[in-house]
Amino acid sequence: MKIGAREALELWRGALVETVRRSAPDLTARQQAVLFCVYLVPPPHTVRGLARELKLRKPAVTRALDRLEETGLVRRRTDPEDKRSVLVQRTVKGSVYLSEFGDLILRAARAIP
Amino acid sequence: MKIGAREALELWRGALVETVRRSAPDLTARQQAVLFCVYLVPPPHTVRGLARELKLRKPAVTRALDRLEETGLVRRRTDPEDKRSVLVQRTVKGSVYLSEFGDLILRAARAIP
DNA sequence: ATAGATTGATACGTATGCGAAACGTTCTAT
DNA sequence: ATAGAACGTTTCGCATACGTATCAATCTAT
Repeated sequence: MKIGAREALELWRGALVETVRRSAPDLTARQQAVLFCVYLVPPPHTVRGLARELKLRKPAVTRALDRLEETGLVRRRTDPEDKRSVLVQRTVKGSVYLSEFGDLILRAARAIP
Repeated sequence: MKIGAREALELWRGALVETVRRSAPDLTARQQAVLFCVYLVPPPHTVRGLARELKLRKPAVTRALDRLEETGLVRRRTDPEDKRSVLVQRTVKGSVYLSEFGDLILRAARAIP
């Protein structure tokens, strides 16, 4: 990817402004980060795994998942192999959300000369 | 800028994860959007102007500015021409913040194959 | 069988953000 | 001089997120 610092910031701004304008489901940076990891990093995803990846405490991840599950963007399933563990899985709604977010970034990118 | 949907999302994830890891001053999407507008859109910036640009109410902008000013990322000055208006200005700290954020995005971009 | 470790969730007190309505100050028009 | 508009802020009640400490359930090792 060839891209300069100024372009990078413009890209970020464009996408950011658009999400704010739409007053999209207002996700925290944390919540968004968890969401993106679940969808863009190969599974399986557990609470402790996400916590390690994002350098967060487990309660923080649990709460982020509470919010994301409540919105239908991810799903929790107890791991049948180890009933202590929880597997965080993708949903159709979450896939749509991410896909639309991708388009949004692309539009922001195209708006850059 | 040539960039695909998958790359766009990977880019976003990379930068997002990095900010969460650093537990950077935890700014709302709104606060970030205001910050980016102040620095990447030509001045002058007023509360009403930012509100219009982001489709927000004025109190929402005021609160975002409260937080940003408190963190030293922007500065407020009464417009001498019209003492009702407030001019939102850049600061050194804010410039540094944005510059570092730009680098962060660039690193995320380079991490994409 | 049982003591310990591990996993994720919860409880608690605190901090921060939100939308709607009302506010004081300053400018404008008559 | 005065009524009204425009600007940004503040107040109110409410919702949500935070970090720390603690919890119940489950697995592991002896």
